[in-house]
Amino acid sequence: MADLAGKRAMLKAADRSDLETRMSDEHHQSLKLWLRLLACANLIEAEVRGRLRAEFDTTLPRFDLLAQLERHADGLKMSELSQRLMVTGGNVTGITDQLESEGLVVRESDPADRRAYTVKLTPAGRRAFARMATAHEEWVVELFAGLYAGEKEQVYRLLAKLKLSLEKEKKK
Amino acid sequence: MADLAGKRAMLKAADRSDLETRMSDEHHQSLKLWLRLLACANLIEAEVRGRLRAEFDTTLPRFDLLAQLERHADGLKMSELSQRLMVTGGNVTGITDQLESEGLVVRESDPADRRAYTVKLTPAGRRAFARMATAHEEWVVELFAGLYAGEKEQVYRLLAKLKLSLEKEKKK
DNA sequence: GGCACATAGTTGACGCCTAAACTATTGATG
DNA sequence: CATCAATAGTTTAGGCGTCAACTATGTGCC
Repeated sequence: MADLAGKRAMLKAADRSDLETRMSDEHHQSLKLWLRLLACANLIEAEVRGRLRAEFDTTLPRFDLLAQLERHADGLKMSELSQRLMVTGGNVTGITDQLESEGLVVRESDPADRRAYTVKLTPAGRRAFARMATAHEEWVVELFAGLYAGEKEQVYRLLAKLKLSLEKEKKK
Repeated sequence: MADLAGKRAMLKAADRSDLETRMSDEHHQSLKLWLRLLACANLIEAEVRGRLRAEFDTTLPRFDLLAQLERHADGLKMSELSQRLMVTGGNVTGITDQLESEGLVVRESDPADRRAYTVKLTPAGRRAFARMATAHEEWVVELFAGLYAGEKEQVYRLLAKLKLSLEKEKKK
């Protein structure tokens, strides 16, 4: 993988060994897979965004933040939200500000660490999320209805492997 | 799928038939798959963005636009770019403005339709893209190296099916 | 010709997201 | 205990992306 320019030169020399043919195909294959993965993710995301907007006048990031809090009833630190949502801290600050001003979440200051807050759902936040979550779940099921359960399982398993290797790669 | 509230009520009645259990599992399965798909796409995208920025001081949308033009040597209309990149026209306008001011692309007015432009790579744009494309391809191969070729093929095939069904769903 | 409607592209307002700089607090180490 | 690095969170500047409103041009129909 390191010496692609060299490999290209050799290909031009019209002396394609099996190894090189395989490399080139694999390049093409990975690229195609990447584009398709991205396309699928974008199509689904666009659909979910649109419906959240149309039916609940809210956005995906807001929904995701509420979902995290619903899953952790004792609240989450800003930094934990940042990790779980895979976005930067500054971003969490902004979204939390909005949700707080809408009365859906509260920042509770942590007695043990005066730098930190614990963000929690308010009762209104819990109600609002419950309504949305039901609809959201149906949408997702509907969007994946084109695959059989076995196929979904297969993709899920393979993406698990991919995700692990990506996270390992990142650590390096 | 349409009567989830009703199904929930039945579940509460502690009378879970096989059908309902399967439904609930499938809900869970689709949601999990969606979250994982999104996570993988985001991890890869973040990695590619970071490297494009670090090594070429550019961004993914700019790169994607150049890639489309490279693939269509006779140029593309703004509207075609918008479709192929799966973003809105307004967005394409902004990115094209930047690339044009950097001298990497040009807008040529279409003699047959005075509303339309054809966007083309300049020689400088072609050179800049060529350098980046080689590196980009290597990165993607590297990022997908955690899967065997057969596994990549499998995911690719299943995502093709998913993509088709998503596009059909959207048309409705 | 003239009117209505569609299409190509741009603009403006706004939200998401990042990186980098900043403040405040904590904790570890001499 | 004093200092210095690490951590929690916020702010700022800027790019990406959307939608909706807008301009200008093309098209079809009478």
